[in-house]
Amino acid sequence: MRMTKQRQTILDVLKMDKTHPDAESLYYEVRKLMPNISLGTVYRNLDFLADQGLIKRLHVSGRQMHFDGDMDDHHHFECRKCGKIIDVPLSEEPQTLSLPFDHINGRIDGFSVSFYGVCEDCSEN
Amino acid sequence: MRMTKQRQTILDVLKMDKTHPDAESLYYEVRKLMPNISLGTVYRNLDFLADQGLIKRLHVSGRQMHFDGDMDDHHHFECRKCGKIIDVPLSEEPQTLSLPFDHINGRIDGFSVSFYGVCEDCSEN
DNA sequence: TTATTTGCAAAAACTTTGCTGATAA
DNA sequence: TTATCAGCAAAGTTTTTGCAAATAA
Repeated sequence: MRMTKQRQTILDVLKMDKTHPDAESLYYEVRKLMPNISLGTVYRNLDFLADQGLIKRLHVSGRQMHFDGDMDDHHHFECRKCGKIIDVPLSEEPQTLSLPFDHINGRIDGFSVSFYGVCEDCSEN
Repeated sequence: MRMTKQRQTILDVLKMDKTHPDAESLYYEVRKLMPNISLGTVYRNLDFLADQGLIKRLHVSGRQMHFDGDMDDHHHFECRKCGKIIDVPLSEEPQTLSLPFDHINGRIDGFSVSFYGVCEDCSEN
């Protein structure tokens, strides 16, 4: 794996960004540091970094794929009005979600929980 | 709300389909019953039916939006290899997922759990 | 040195939309 | 009767890709 300046910058910016951006939003952020980077490079590197397990793909409501640089185990809350994605840290208490795992014949290697609702900002309006 | 033949057929076919199809796959299924239906009509009706709460949108790994006609509360398992989506019924036991809900200032009106792994078919190969 | 990556632009993939004729209620 | 919907095709949006030049190791 070759760490180009572009790849490193994309990774750094995503890790500092807590908004779970899509490729285009991240592209605009990265361009502030590296004005000549192309959108294609951002797409290619997000794909590469996700395949390497350095970032996560997020499947949310809109058409676009979103990304998360925070690799700590956590979940998400998505606002139905503005689409904002907010981190939901795991509780200190043990996680106990009772589900009939045995009915899936295959191995489960991960899971994610998404909460939906209306965020504080949108509730006020 | 006007129940056209197209809308009814799309709804019926989706409710019988357990594969959680995207718009195009559903289009091919519906065309078997209604050869002149257009893809645009399928897109418009899936959108309409989801907005009416008669079907659910599913946000999964691929580029396309997927749909689920099963409105009973349940979760999903997604195969990392073939992308297949399998239903995970809720357990009979009480669901207890301990999370610090109070840190979200807004109202939560739903949540979904997605499991990831490799399905039985893909494990064998 | 050389396999990999980049920027650019074109293409592909997916979804939405404008318009006109059809139709459910 | 008439507001809503369908079919068609064109346009819009998001993502991928081919290629020649650049570059990390």
